[in-house]
Parts: sequence; structure tokens; C-alpha cells
Amino acid sequence: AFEKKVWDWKAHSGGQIQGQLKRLGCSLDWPRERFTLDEGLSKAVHRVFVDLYKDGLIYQGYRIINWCPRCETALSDIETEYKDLDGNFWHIKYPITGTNDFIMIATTRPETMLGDSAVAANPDDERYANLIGKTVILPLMNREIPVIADDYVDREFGTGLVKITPAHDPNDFEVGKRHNLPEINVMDKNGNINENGGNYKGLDRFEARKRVVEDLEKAGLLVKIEKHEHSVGHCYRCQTIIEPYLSKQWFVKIKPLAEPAIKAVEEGKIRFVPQNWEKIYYEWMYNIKDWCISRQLWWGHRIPAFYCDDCSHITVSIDDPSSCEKCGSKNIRQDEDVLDTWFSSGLWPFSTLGWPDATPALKKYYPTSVLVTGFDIIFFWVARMIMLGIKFMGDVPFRDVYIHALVRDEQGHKMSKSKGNVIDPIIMMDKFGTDAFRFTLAMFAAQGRDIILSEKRIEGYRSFINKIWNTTKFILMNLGEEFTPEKIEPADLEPFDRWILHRLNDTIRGLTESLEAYRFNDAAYAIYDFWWHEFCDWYLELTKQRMYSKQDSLKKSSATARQVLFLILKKSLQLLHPFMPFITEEIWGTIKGKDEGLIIVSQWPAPMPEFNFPVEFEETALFKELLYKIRNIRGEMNIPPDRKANVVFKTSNKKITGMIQREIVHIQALAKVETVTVDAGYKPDRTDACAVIPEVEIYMPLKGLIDIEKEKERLGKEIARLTAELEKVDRKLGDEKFTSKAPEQIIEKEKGKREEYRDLLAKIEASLSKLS
RNA sequence: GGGCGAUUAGCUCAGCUGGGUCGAGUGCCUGCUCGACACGCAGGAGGUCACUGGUUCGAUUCCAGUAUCGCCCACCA
Repeated sequence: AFEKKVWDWKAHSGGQIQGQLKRLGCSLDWPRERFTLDEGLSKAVHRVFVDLYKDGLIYQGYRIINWCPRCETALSDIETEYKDLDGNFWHIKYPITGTNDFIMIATTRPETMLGDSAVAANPDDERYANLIGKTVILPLMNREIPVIADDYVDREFGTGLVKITPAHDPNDFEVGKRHNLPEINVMDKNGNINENGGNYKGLDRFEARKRVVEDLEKAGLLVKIEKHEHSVGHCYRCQTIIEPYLSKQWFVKIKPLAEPAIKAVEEGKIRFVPQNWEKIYYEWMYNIKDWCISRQLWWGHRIPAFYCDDCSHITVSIDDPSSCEKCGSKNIRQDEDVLDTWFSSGLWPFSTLGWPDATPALKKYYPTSVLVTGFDIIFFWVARMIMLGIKFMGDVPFRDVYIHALVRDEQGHKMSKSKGNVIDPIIMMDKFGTDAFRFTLAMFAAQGRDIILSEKRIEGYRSFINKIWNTTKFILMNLGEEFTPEKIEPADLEPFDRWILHRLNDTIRGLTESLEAYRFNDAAYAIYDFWWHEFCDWYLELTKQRMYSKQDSLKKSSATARQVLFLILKKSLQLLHPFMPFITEEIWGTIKGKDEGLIIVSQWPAPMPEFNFPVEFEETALFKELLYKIRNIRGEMNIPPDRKANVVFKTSNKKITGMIQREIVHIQALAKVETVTVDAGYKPDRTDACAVIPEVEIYMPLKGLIDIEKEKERLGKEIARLTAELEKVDRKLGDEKFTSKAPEQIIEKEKGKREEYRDLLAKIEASLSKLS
């Protein structure tokens, strides 16, 4: 595998593999030449480095890095794992020069005292005010070091005095810079004490710690040892305690790049979805620090900087130089370090399109439309792409940044390889199927919320696949051998055909809008609900009477139903395809026409203007309401299915009457009733079960079958509900503040509700009183 | 220490810019071998929308505070 071309993208793993090999005892002298990088990308990377260097945006400087002495590599902040450890807090006496007095400092890393170059106190701390400017003798090393004053010191913590070791602590490094203190590095890159550590030279850092403590004790300078829990950085690869280590690195001056990148988001050239990530982006960009781009790894893009051994000049160029550009000497060597992987990854939006060449692809696709990514990478990658894109292309690299959810474990923790709390998608897919798993993720993908996966829900959506399969089976079964899809004439459509086509249009519209707004859970739910609870629960059932009928007069209507079923199936499969690619492609393969290709490349459904039927949509809502009421009576009254009941609708509304009479067959079938009558002057019997909706009273004569107590209970429940609602409305309308301040239409709406509730309540109460 | 987010049915979660009886899936109860599907059908129970204030005619929705949980960042001599 090592022989193979190493992609830039794999550079992340470089450090991991390096650490792994080291632990296995492999030689670290792996020939870099064995790894090759994509030439085009290398060219782009060098070009960017050189341009930034010439603009004065790349410089060399020192900083304290987190160093793993075992992997011999620097660790970035995310590669460092902090753990709370029980450590010691050693209190040590430093003699004050020329006196017999001491000051006391406390440290958790006594071995670093070998590199101390000062002791610091807070300038406002009276206890030590008289010491400032004096010197103390650094024990063991017998070096004289100054006592300085610096705000960084916390008076409350420890003894209020801090030893300053600029080469081994980032804060001390800053203090050292402020006070021009020498930076004394006392360790080598393996964590052993070097020649600056006097007698301790050659000792491992922890061995040295032991010896230092012993020697201090012998000298009577160790005052006490306290237990002290503190957080210690560990290498995420090998779990070795990291060592803050002074080193020379290349940096990118970031402010000039960050400013236009902030502006691009402020001006809306780039949009974060969900929007709240913008804030986090700003937060980071405003506080951004210069970017250290040197990495002590083996592979990746080597820094194109060459040091001249003769004149010390640094030659930076796109193509490897053979001599120093200043003195012409051939004694030059390239910087050993490689570039941070994000340096090259940040070029992705344009380097992949052929930049720096002006390729047609670059012209066509830059800027890109959308970047989909996790929030944990906004800073590392997204921000860098924006900065470098603007700098080198003069325009943003993408318009929308969709930040997707993270799947977390049951405790809500982020999954990670090292923690081992990973939910393996392969196992989930084996268990429930890939489509069910994918669909569930979509259903969970509400914006701005992470996902705690629930297997029960995957299981639930797996049932949906079964439903899809059976829907298809039913439709294919009923289409017959000789079926050919035809253009549907709106004039041939029956009311329920119109209703379902209208609903299909709604679904196409809503789902498409949801996708465009990155509301994936809404989109997935739209097709789920349409398919199962409208198409299957209602439309399919409503076609059976027509299709199973032997009557010649229904032949045409039956043929229309088949056309509609087929159309809905096809369009629904397309709508579902992004969420369930496999089953939809499979079914598509069996139903598609000869000239049609795969579903994945088919045209996304668009609303069909000839199929908008608001009238039938309203009618069907009423139809469903009537059926709910009848079924409710049957269910609540425990009327056995073999007991065919009758139903009487009492209404004087002509439209409703017409609708009911037209749909008698369907009411009979779906509500399992024998006779259906509409009678505006119906006088209900005492033993009729009753339900009401606006403008219609529904009666089921039950004769000996009625359980009076049960019916009383049922009506009582309905009365309680309506009474509560009516009270709420009455209270609102009785409130002068509401009637004077609320908008007219809201008041009208409430008044309408009041009338309706009063009417329904009166009718039910009448029925109830008849029972008593 | 700083910042962000969450708290809605037994469980896992929706609920967009304030105004319907707050909805899914699962679980629970009742009844169904009715010619696609029991991974199903029909009906039902179950919510003081964490708590306390505020804004408003009106708050699950907006604001502030409290509590609990989670995430990110920083610090820990």
C-alpha cells in the first residue's frame, strides 16, 4: 500500500501511521521519495505558498507546540486529548540572592525548572512587591534569575509566585517575550534532558523529574508535596503525555485573509444553514490566530523552502531550485517539514478544477453551489477554503454551507474511534436494510439538532419498505397484462381521482420546497405520510369498488383508476428515491417504459397544473370526517364486523347531500354499513347512536344492540370536550381587551368557532337527554 | 471561566416567521384470517409543552432568570 500514490486526503492518516510504525519498532527513515503526490495539486500548493510568501503573509517564527516525544511529531489542538490526572504539586524554595531568605514556588513539572529564566509575581501583589527587580538563585543549576512582575500571575493560585520557563510552556513563552527572557530548551525531541540540563543530561523527562525532586529534598529545598488533580495533554495516537516544546515553524499571517472572509458571510455571499453557525464562524474568525502550517510528518506536501548552508538565505520557489537564489551556492537543503493538510485541502474548490490553469471546468463550476459538512470542521476546512478561495480566485468557493447533524451515542457524546462508542452503520444496515437506515437518518435530520439514533424508529421505518413493496404488488396485480400507461384526461377523472392527484401535486410542491430549504426531515415525512396515510389508507381502498366490479358501466372508470394508480406510483417512487435509493430503483426497473432510463437520472417530478382540484380536496376532507365518525361509533360501541349496521345522515345542505348520495358505495364499503340514507327530516329513535359535525348529524339505528351506558359515556366525553372548547372561546370573546385589540379576522374566526361549538353541543345534548 | 444548544406522550423525536383540539414512529388498550400488506387494518387512552417572571388582546412559540442535561472553546504554574 505504501507504494501507491498517496492522495492529499490521506495526509491526515500520515501521522497515525507514523506513530503506529514507531511503536512497532520500524525504522523512521522511510524514504519520502517513495510517496508521490498528485502533480497538479503539488503545483497549486507550491504556487499558493510562494504567492503568500511574496506578499509577506508567510513567515517563520517560534512557538510552543504540543509535542509527542514518542511519535516525534507536533500535535494540533484537536489531536491533543486532555485528561484529568492525579498529580503532585511540589512546593520548592528558591533562595533570594544575597540573603538567607527564600521564596516558595509550586509546580507540577519540577524538571522544567532546569530551564527557568525568571520567577514572576502579580504586580498588584503586596506580598512580593519588594522582591520585584531582585534576583533569586535557581536551585540545582545555581543560576541567578530575576523576579519580575506580570499580570498573567494569579495571586490566589498556589503561592502567588510562578517560575517562568519560556521554552516549555506556552504562557511562559508569552511572558518571556514580554520581558526579554532567554528561552532555554532543556529537552531534545525524544523528551530527554539535553546539555542545557546540567547534570541531568541524558535522563528521560520523568526520570529527571524524580531525580530533581530527590536532589531538592537532599538540599532541604523541598517544602511539601500536595496532591493536585490537573488536566494533562496526551497524544491521541499513542496516549503519551505531550510535552510543550519550543520550535521554529512556518506561519501564515491570517488577519489579512480573515477580513474579507468575514465580510463575505456578513454580506450574504455565503450562507450558513442553519444560520446560527454564522455566529460561531464569526466568533472564531474575529479571534483567529496566525496559522502554523508546519507539520513534522513524513508525508504531505513538503514546504518549498530551501536553506542555503553558505549564506543562510531561504529560497522559496514553485519548482525545486538547484542553487541558492542569492549566492548561487549548491549547498541548499529543503525544509524537513510538510504543510498542514488543511493548507492543501483549503484549495480543494479550485485546485480540483485545474487551478492555476484557467480550465473550462474552473470557469464553469467555480464558485460551487453548496458544501455539506459537519460543524467540527468549520474552522479547519470551511474557513480556510473561504479565505484561500477569496485570496486566489477573487470569489467565494461556495454559496451555501449546510452543516449537518452528528450521530451521537446514547449519552449524547460524539462518536469517536478512540472512545469506541461508534454505532456501526454497516451493522445497522445489515439489521434493518440500507434504505430503512438512510430514510431514518433523513427523518432525524431536523436542522440544528444532533441525532441520537433509536433502533425502534429504524424498525418502524423498515415497515414502510414493506408497505411500499405491497403497494406495488397490489397495483401491478390490478393493472393486468395488457396495461399501457396513457395520458390522463382530466374530464375522465372521478372525484377521488381528482383528490389524490391534487394531493400528489401538494406533495411534490412541499417536498421540493423542503429539499431546497435543506429541511430533509420535512421532505421525508411528506412522502411517508402521502404514501401511507393518503395513497394507501384512502385512495387504494377507494379504487377497489370500481376495479373489482363486474359491471360494464364501470369499465371506463376502472381503467381511469388504473391509470391514476400507475401515475401516483411512479411519481411517488421518484419523490422517495433520494431517501430510499435501492427499493425505488428496483421497483422502477419493473414498471418503467422501454425508453426510460434509471430512476436516478429521471426528471424530478413537477406539479401538474391540470390536476389541481381544490373542490374535490374539500369534499374529500368532509367525506373522511363522516367516515371517522361512523367508525368511531362502531369502534367505541364494539359493534362486531359481521353486524351490518345502517346509517342515516341528517342534513339540509344540498352539496353535502349530493356528495353523500354520489359516494354511497364507498361509504358502505369503508364504514361497513348496509344502507345509507340522507333524510333532512329524520326523527332519531331513542336507540340510535349519534355523532355530529357541522351541518350534518349522523345516526346509526342500533335497536337491541345499543349499550345505553356506553353510548352515554361516549356522548359525555364529546360534550366535555366541546364544553371546554366553548368555554375557551367564550372567555376570549367576553374579554373586552381581546375584542378591541385583536385583528378583525381572528375575532371573526373565534365567533365562527363559538357558533359551531354551540350548535354541535346542543345536538349532542339532545341525543343524550333522549337516552336518559 | 466563556460561548452555544436542549428540556413537548412511557421511550426516540417533529412543531418554519406568536392565534386550529401540539403531531410522528414505537410502546400500551379494544376489535379484526374483510380478495396488497399482521412489518397489516379500524378504533382508543396518554401531554400543566422543565420551572419562575416579563412582553402581548393572546405565549409551546418572543425576552429574562433558575434548574437539569449535552456540546464547543479557553485555563489549570
